[in-house]
Amino acid sequence: MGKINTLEKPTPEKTTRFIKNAIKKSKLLTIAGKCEVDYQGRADGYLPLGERITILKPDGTTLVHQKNNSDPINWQPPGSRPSVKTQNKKVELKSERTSPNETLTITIHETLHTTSYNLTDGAQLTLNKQESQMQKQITKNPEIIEEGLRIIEAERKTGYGRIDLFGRDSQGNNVIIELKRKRVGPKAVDQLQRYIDYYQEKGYKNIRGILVSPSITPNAQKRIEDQKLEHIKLEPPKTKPQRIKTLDQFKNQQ
Amino acid sequence: MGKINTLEKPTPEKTTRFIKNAIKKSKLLTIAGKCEVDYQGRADGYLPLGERITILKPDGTTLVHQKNNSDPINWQPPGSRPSVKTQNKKVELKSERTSPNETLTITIHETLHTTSYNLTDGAQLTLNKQESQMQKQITKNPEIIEEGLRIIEAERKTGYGRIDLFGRDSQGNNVIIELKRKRVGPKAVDQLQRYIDYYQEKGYKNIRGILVSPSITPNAQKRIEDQKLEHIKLEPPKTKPQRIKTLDQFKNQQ
DNA sequence: CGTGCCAGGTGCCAT
DNA sequence: ATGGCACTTGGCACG
Repeated sequence: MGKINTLEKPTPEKTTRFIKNAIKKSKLLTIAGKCEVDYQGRADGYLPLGERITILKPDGTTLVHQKNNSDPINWQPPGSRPSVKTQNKKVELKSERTSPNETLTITIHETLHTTSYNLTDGAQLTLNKQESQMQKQITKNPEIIEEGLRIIEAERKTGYGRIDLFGRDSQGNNVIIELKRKRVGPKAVDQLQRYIDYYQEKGYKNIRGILVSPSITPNAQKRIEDQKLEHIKLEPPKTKPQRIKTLDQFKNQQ
Repeated sequence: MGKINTLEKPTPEKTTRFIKNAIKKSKLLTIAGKCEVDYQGRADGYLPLGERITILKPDGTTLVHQKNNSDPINWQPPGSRPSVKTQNKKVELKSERTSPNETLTITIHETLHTTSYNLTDGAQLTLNKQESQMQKQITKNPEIIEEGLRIIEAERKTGYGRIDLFGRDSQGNNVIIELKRKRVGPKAVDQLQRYIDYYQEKGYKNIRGILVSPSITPNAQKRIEDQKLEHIKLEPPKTKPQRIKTLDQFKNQQ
């Protein structure tokens, strides 16, 4: 890991130089300071003066975090281009991108603390209990859903999106299956119905729609019944954690 | 602002003490270090060793950020309870919550840099181009949608969610309006249809459904026509930015 | 790039 | 707590 540099209560000029250098060297940067934030783009926003932590990542991601909440109060996504200058004794940190065109302007009135980091990390997250795992599980053991069911295709395309699983039951009916990893409401029913509509428009007959999820709200259950669809309760599976070594770790071992 | 404290390459014991103190004093904390992350809860996840920045907020929010991407690779939401201890010469930082029950465990093998902050910030973001602003705009000037339209109610309840705007046209038809701040696909059409279904189940006649958005995908347009609904193009309004002074700023002036 | 969907979505609000 | 939904959703996969 490269050296970590920190400035405490630097002047605006020093802050600007520090940020410029961090951007050039592709470092991850945190800036604690009193700032106001202006955003113009997909929406327009203004955040008055306050003390926050700004994070600038090497990929252009910019995050402004307040002392509470998971989500940043203002941000700019990866791919944004940062720039910084001193103006009226304030540090003006801009992060811009095109398509869509948007600009985040952080005006730092007072820098309290700023640090630049050089992080090495090639690891990837492995996750369980995902919808994709339900898909694999059912493809392998269709009898979980129903005896005699055959899965023909996963992710089958329609004009309105992809069907999670498409199959045929023991009676020869077409079966459209929509999977959800957690409790569902009416909009999951509509998603299923949309795929059925697509095939009915195409002239298909004998189509069954099955919504699969751990649970369902009462309103969604009513709508399932009204539209002659079916719901089956199923929890997402928990597979063994794969603690695969990543490229970075492999390199570290050389 | 309270004092900002920083430790560089502290021992596990020093790190643990530092974190404990920051939690007790309700400070915002950042920890740069080589760590692995385990998550058990709504899903199960494991992130192998790598260098990351962990942020611990006074409200219990915990964020693990890699050097790229907007989203944290692992996290815990506000309301989680953090705890920390030294074990096998490693720092084990846990963040737990109930309902749902979930635990995030960050095992720090090496602390590179850690800082605690005491931030003062009562400011709130004002945002333009929101759906709620389209709602107000149309309520005030219904002729934007159609001459002779009267808006009767906003957020009218149905069994399947709330209707953005409910009104009546010059012919006496009931009009259900669904607003979207950006380009819509088929699922917005279904959302509108769902509200119409609700009133049709109730026996209402003469119901029109109007989807209002800046633009629409071809598939959604087709579905609008198939279901005899209507689409009207409208951009979300940009109102004047309100740079209202917040309580914190008011206090600062005393 | 646009189209569509999953996500440990988060956050907000109403019952 | 549950329900339903907007969001600068972000992220991914595919045409």
